[in-house]
Amino acid sequence: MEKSSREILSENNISITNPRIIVLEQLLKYKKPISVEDLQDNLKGQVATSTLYRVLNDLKKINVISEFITPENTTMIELSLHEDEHHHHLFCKSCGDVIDIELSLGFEQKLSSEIKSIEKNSFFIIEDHGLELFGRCSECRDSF
Amino acid sequence: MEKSSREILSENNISITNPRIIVLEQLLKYKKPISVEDLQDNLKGQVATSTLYRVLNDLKKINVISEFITPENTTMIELSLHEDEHHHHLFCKSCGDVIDIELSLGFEQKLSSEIKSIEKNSFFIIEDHGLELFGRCSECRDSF
DNA sequence: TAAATAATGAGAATAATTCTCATTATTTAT
DNA sequence: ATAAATAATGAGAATTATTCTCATTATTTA
Repeated sequence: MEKSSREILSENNISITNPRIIVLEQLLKYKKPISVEDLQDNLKGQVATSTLYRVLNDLKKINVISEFITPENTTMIELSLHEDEHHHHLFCKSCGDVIDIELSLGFEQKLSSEIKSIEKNSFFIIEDHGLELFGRCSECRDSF
Repeated sequence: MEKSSREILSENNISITNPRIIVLEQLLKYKKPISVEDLQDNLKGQVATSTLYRVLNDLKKINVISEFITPENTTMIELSLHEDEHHHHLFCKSCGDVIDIELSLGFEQKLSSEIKSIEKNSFFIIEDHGLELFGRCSECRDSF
């Protein structure tokens, strides 16, 4: 069962305000990564631009959303409610669509050991990773 | 032996100008990814800002450089002279340093087959990929 | 070497994001 | 339930990175 946006806010001890609820509801409804621009359009008249950015920063701070940037330099927002939801992104070069993907368990394990050997050679401590895939979605692959 | 910046420009049939040579020399000297900001600082007084951006776009068009964005949203530039130089990036979360890394041949092969299975499930055609690693460099790991 | 073409520099324009500050909403303590 | 204290909002100004404009200068072509 989905958490309500009010619950999400109160669990994180930040005050429950209209703009925060509206933004969260929109993200809960959308269910996939969305650009700030599209968010803004969808919420036009409901949340001021400065407030939208502030709310996004607030939600980032409490790890309720995460942000990433597409190859076309568009800032994307997505919910990250479930801590265990490790995933990656697949980008369509034509239409800019982004979808979440998961790697097989076996492959993630192989990746972990590859990373361990990179740690040794680079003298970095590696804490996180992300695989980005670039291609064309089913819509765009034909018209190409 | 390294190609000279003049050679690079003439091979690509674009005119040989001072700003283009200066930017290329700087990148050839620097040898690792550099932020546009640092480039700008290093070339202060030699290349106008608007020209710098134009030159970078020109060099991107002929595939002599490539561009990517760090988690902190900094635009980075790097030479990509050797077509075969497939590599990935390792970011330091503390100081923002970026280094190039290569994956073992065996692992790149495993990655390719993982990608094939993702292609099937997602109905995307996948043309390219990049692995991003995030951590702390040898300098920063201690002071943490 | 002259004419044609292309690139440059300076600063204006644009876009995305952050900041300021007076007003309004939310929370806390009674 | 209410008043006082705290925090968030909205509007627009400020900031930053990047692109655009256009008159001048350099490069290439013939």
